[in-house]
Amino acid sequence: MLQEKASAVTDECMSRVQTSVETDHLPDRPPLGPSSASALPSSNEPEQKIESIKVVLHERELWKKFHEAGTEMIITKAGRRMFPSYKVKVTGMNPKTKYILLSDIVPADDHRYKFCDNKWMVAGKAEPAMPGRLYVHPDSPATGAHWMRQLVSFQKLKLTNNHLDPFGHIILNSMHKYQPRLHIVKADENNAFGSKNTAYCTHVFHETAFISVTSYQNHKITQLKIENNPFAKGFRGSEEGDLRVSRLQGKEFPVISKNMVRQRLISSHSHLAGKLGAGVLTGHPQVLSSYQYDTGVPMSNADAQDSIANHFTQSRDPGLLYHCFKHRDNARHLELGCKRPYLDSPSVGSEEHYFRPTPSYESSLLSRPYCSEAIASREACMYGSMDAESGSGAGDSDDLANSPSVNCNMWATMQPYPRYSVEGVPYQPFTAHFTNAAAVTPMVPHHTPSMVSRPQADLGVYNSSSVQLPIIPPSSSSSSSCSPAVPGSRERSGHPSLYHKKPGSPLRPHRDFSAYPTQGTISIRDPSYQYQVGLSSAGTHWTES
DNA sequence: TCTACTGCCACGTTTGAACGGA
DNA sequence: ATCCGTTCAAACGTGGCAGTAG
Repeated sequence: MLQEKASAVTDECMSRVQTSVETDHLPDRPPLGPSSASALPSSNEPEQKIESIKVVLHERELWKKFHEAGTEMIITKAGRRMFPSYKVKVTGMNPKTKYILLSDIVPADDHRYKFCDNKWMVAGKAEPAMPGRLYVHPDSPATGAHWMRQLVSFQKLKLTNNHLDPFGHIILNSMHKYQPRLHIVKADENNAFGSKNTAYCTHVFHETAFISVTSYQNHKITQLKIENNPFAKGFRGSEEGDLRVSRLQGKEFPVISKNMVRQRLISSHSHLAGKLGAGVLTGHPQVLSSYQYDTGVPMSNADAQDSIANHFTQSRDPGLLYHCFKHRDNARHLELGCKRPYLDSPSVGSEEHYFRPTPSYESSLLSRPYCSEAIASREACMYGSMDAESGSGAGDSDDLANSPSVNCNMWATMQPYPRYSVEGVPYQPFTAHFTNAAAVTPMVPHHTPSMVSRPQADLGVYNSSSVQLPIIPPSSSSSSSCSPAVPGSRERSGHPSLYHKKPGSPLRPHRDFSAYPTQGTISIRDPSYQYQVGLSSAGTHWTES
């Protein structure tokens, strides 16, 4: 039996809820690699500092393209994957040390948005944050060698707007802006979660921020998704195919898709509207500054609106050929079909879009095809909360330690992604709360076996409590913070190991260890965000360039 | 009336079982 | 008996769209 413990302790000033993570068994997973079989680090080995870990966002250029257009992510009741998917390349780990990689998505600000006049605008105050959930990479814990061997993919992470989601998907509010984050936690038997040696770091890539939607608002985003996501190939107009069809039909031009028709409608409309709304759009927002939280200064609502207007401005790139040919007849679309924002919005586009040769912009997109790495096919554990819904108290610590249950994590308090302020202004760390995602469903009572069957069941057993992880202000388009070994970190509340896996565990009875850390938790709207580094005054920052 | 949301649809990709040959 | 490659169907992931609720 392999046991691992890890813990994180928060800043002295913050609500501190110790997290313990214990892996009782490695689950039935493929071998982690040559160095993984007995990967427990030797105490004699020189310990590689967690500060030295470097994380590079995969397909950053693609992310940037989306970012420039104002990334939108569909959220559905059943859960929807992110695209582009969140993949990173990690280097600088100690090959033999075990790490837990997990991701969460936090509010980027406290606004609600609407898509108006082809741009995202602040539409009011954000709704209360959903219970935070963590997505722990299915390979976790694994050795540094394993993580560094290949891309680390969070592509199976799913987003939902179902507040009672039983599947452990990350719960978001529609029309809100979010920021994904990556956390790396050392998880060694000799370096347990919650021990004084706990070390972790947080990485934020600003280009991965997005606005959650239930249907796409910005047509450019739709096009980017269709062009880059293989699962959306059905909506792609294969130039060859369509040209072939066109030729067969004796046409000299490609078949016009619904999207093209829509574009045409928009474009036509915008010829009129554009005269009224001139100046609203920018034609080529190729270079956009980062989001408001990059500015370093908290923004007023008006500022935010400006920012959104500037950064999420819909750009119907006049150079972009919307060449999506539809497989379905949609003459009706000519009459209906267009979302009002499209119709209403002025656009720089014109009819020449539709027959213009594909510009390099598009080519560049197509030259970066989505490729799925041969990464963990196993589902990751989506850690979620039931506390928010149930209000149940914390589970017994010992039970946590000993329970074979599947447990998932949640952030007890959903922290908005900080509007990064000048360095030195504290950022409030968010709190991760490991609990049972399946138990989120009302039908699954606390501390009782859950019969909920879910695909993540094969992940094994996770007992968990809570984690607080800090983030720090970015110095560039992405940022990271880390907390190396934390002397004096608190073994608080005696939460024993909560991260608990057993091999071959099918869906196991779940428990909710909802030590919902309200105590000492700072409001997510607290402007006094504490950057760094809950665990140690000696915390180190580094920035991903 | 408008907007956000939901459920269903068709299509393409992914995955893994089944099969056959070496 | 094992390994490898191919085939095929089911499962899954997409965006579109009509209908619905507030």
